[in-house]
Amino acid sequence: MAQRPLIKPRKDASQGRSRATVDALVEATARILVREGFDKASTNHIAEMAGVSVGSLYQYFPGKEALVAAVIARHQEEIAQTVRGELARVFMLPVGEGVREIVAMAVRSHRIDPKLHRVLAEQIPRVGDLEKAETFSRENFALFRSYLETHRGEICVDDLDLATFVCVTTIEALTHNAVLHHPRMLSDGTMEALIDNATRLIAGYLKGPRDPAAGRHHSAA
Amino acid sequence: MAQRPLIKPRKDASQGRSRATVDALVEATARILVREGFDKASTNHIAEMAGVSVGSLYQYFPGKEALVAAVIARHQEEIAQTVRGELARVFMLPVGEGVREIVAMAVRSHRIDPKLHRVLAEQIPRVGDLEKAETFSRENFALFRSYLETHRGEICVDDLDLATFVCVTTIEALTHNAVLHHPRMLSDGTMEALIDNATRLIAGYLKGPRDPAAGRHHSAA
DNA sequence: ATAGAATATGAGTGATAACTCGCTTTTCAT
DNA sequence: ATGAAAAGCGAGTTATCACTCATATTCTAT
Repeated sequence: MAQRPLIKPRKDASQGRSRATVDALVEATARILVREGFDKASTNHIAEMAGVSVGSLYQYFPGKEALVAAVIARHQEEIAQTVRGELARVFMLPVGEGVREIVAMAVRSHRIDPKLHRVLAEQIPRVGDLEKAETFSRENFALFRSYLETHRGEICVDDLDLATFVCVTTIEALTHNAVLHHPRMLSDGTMEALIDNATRLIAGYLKGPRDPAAGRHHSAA
Repeated sequence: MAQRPLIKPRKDASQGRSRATVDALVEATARILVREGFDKASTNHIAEMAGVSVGSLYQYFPGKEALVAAVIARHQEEIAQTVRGELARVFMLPVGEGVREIVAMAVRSHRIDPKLHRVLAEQIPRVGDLEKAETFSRENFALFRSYLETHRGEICVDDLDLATFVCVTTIEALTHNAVLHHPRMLSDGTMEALIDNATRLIAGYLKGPRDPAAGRHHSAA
């Protein structure tokens, strides 16, 4: 027996039933965030919506933040899965087409659950545990960087890290804002136009200056 | 005379003394946001830090949200002032140099009060009144659009609105992320490199495709 | 000087929400 | 079957916070 802590370790548990409880809590949190907003997401309310008692909630989550973190993790994992499926294929494509596929992938990612994505982006204060939950994870950064490494011959940039930062930041911002703040873009072929433009933006940048001495600045050598 | 409401209209007031009270409250809110974070910014705490009673706070602000909104407005006005000063000059510049100046301006804007900017971006839930407080206001959108209109001859895009969206979103995201999440970029000449890259990104996009049968030539340097 | 309007005060009120703990019910190995 | 561990329960505790109001102080016009 050793020492059994009277208070439960407030952590994992997998006896079938408990697994369901945890899922119900995370799902309830997501539903409340989407339908009622962050400030209505009290632990009592979450437990009620999950059909579970507050006590049970605290068996598995140390607090509200942990619930929200779980929702974020679940959403990011959902996105990561669709990305992973296409990775190998896209990696083989040359910059021109590859960038287009990556942009299209980003758009698709943002369409998985736009309402939730929006709440997570706009209403959740990045405080405490959530501070680390970055807008677009380091994983995408690393992934894109290795894509650029693979195609180094085709591109024309000296600082790979900087180029990665520029591309990832830009693609994320464009797709995020388009999907979440300009819903009219979603319909029509406007979305296609956006993808075209974003692709030209990024691919043109990666392929380097079109005209020698175009936008250069005086620098030392 | 007529009907004087017993309860103050909970609004403006300018008798010198009250003006100072309002300023102290807004200033206190900003200080607390920066130094202690959003969740420490209770009305009681704000009033205390301003050296004012809670009652006075509620004479001028209907609630906490209004205080935060005032801080946002003050910060945006501060940025707008530096921008307005350079507007006329930048408008005259051709796309290549103009874009560079605009990017540099965006960087400068973000350096005005990075700590506050960061808190406003990351910790303030966009709920209620704050919903309208957009990341980067419509004003910048309109301003940039008219810059593009002025230089329509130099650029090569069919949809001006879309191009404006792409440029404004990209510039904002790049400068925002660089200044707030990659502080190492601030030092060195890394910042210069970022500005170079962002300029090439945007200007290249605006000037249109380079390789296929479109042979435009423009030189400036 | 003085009245009344403007401004300031801060203890108090009510609501809400995070979190606990003694207890019951379910599961499962034996 | 049975006992102990796991899971679940939810009223109750504690704390914080937004906001009010009866009262006090300061200003301004006459």
